Amino acid sequence: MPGIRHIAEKAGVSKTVVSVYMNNPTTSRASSATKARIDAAVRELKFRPNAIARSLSARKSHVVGVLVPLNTPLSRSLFMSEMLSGLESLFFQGGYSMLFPPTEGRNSSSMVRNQLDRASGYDGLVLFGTRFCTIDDMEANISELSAAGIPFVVLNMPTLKFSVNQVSFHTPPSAGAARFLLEMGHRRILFMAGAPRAADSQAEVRMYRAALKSFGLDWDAELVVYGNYEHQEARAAMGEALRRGVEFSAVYCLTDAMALGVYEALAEAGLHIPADVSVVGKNDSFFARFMNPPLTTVRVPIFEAGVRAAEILVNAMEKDEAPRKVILNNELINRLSVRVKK
Amino acid sequence: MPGIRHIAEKAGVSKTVVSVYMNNPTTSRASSATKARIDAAVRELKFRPNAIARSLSARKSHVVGVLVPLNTPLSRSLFMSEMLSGLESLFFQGGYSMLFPPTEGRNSSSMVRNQLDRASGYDGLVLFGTRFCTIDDMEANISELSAAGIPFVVLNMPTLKFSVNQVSFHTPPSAGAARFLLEMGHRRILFMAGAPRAADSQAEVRMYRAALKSFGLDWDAELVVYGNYEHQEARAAMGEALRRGVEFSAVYCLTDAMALGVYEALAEAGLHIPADVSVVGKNDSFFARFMNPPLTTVRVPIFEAGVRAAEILVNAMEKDEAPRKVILNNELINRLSVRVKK
DNA sequence: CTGAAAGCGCTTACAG
DNA sequence: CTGAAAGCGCTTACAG
Repeated sequence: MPGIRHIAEKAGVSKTVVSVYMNNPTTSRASSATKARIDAAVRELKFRPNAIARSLSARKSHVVGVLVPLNTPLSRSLFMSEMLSGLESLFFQGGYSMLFPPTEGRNSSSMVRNQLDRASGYDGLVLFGTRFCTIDDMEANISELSAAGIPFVVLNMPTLKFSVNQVSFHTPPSAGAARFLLEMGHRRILFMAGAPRAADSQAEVRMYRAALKSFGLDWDAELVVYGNYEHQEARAAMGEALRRGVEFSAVYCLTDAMALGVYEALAEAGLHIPADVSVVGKNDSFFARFMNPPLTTVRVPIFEAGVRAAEILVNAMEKDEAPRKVILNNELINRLSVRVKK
Repeated sequence: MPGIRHIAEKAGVSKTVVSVYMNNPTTSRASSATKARIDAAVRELKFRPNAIARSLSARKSHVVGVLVPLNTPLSRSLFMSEMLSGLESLFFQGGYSMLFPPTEGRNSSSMVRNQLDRASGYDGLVLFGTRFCTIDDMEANISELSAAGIPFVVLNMPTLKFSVNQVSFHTPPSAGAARFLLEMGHRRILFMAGAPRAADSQAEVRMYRAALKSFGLDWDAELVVYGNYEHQEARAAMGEALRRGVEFSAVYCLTDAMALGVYEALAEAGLHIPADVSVVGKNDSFFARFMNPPLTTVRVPIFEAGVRAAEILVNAMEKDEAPRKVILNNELINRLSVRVKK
């Protein structure tokens, strides 16, 4: 591996000139004759400046670390993929690489700490909340990052009081979905949540209860069920609720994948959608429209959230702006899986 | 941002000891009293060693660069996501971070060159072939990487002669799918390929022709159609073929997403699957089983390919082993979208 | 058990 | 237009 020193020697110039020229081919700090000699040496030795050395020396890496405390492959989740795509599109456009440190650690906080160790020194960070984080975890992670003194933005967490860069969603979707179903006349709405301890599920359950209350309805613990965000587990949870004899005329699912499982469990029980049971999903995953019947779902602007977060971080890194919060709106996509309850 | 120097000063020891201790807490090269003083200083100053400086100094970054010449968000493609998940699971386990350099450049080769610039100095590279690469592009990219002198592995390209680390798939899937349909009695098989200039599509078309030939059938250019790998475009391409009056009793699609579009176009034309037309997809994407009817598809072990590629690269980086090639097998998942042609 | 010194491969004032 | 020198924040022989 040739270094800048070899180029300098071969071209008979100083490292300074080589460096300046390579970083700015149109510089006037090198004569065209010098440039030609450098070019020749570079070509001959197949020189490529070491990005790590550059980063250290220039105190600018053009790399952002993405910290996701999740011990399951990132891209396996449609939600994650979509958000990462948003980040990617803006970071790449701005010339930033994305660095994903390994996910070591028994819990979300030790995982984030390890990831931070691996990303320290880079230009900025994106910190994700995930289903493996409790609210306490999230707060601990944020204070860890704050102490590190690197610009960062927080994504996929409930809207927080802290004065940090953050992108979040306006109303937890369950409020909108529950209200919609209530307005359609449903009174017994089964809520297929994710995991009991996950921050998002807890927040959603809270919103769901509030929606019921605003309609003067009682809260029935039996109506909350957990499908762990996934298709198969939601199917099982739904099947079990059915066997227990829980009564309901509508189901709201915290992910479209779980709605898929609900569809199956309902079909097995001989129930029709929406004739017997109405179903609402969340995320408007691309397959939602292909379900049978097409799924009514709450679209959260996931990709846009990624884009906005990246924008905020780039501004923080390049113009060190003050912390900003962006809150995006949800939208109910009404397809064919809900009907008025008579 | 405190540095190791500040810790050394505060603890009243040399940088050497601090470094040695931080890299190996159980070292005997520091007394327990010294360790305690270092701990205190680290805690007080919230010190975290700079990962970039570490990488440069130790000549080991524990970072692999992933070069994907594709100007569309990576995670938007189910195929990519799955392969990246495979890489991720093994790299993370081995303690490696993954670095994704931005995708700048007008064509696949300038893109890879730019990405290489951004990843030079790191421990290893994964080079992807994509639908934006011709065979020539791929070869150019490989020789560029070879010259860089960094261990690398090649993924998602046809099996190559070059002596480089590579993971690929045994028979291009079309051969298996076409043969299967032929054995089921179909004689006019529409082939929904990706893009005319893409390496994978070209290889697949070649295999498809070979399969026809081995059944003594003539090749009819009319039977190859391009849906650009995506749902909507495949739907349009299928619709057009139908309007042109092309005759066929079966369709093989190079992605399941395109099969989705084919289902729709066929339904619009009043054609039933598999009664009127049989359909085979590729990849066994998770939604394939939820399609109506469930899609018969060729499963290529995408995740496993990622895992194997990562294994090979880790070995190349850590034990610099000789180049290895791994070729994985495909499998036809027979569901309900194909039936015997009478 | 401890430290001074050289070095990783670049960039960046600074002086000419 | 050009170069010598210091420095980025660490690690690693080496000597004691």
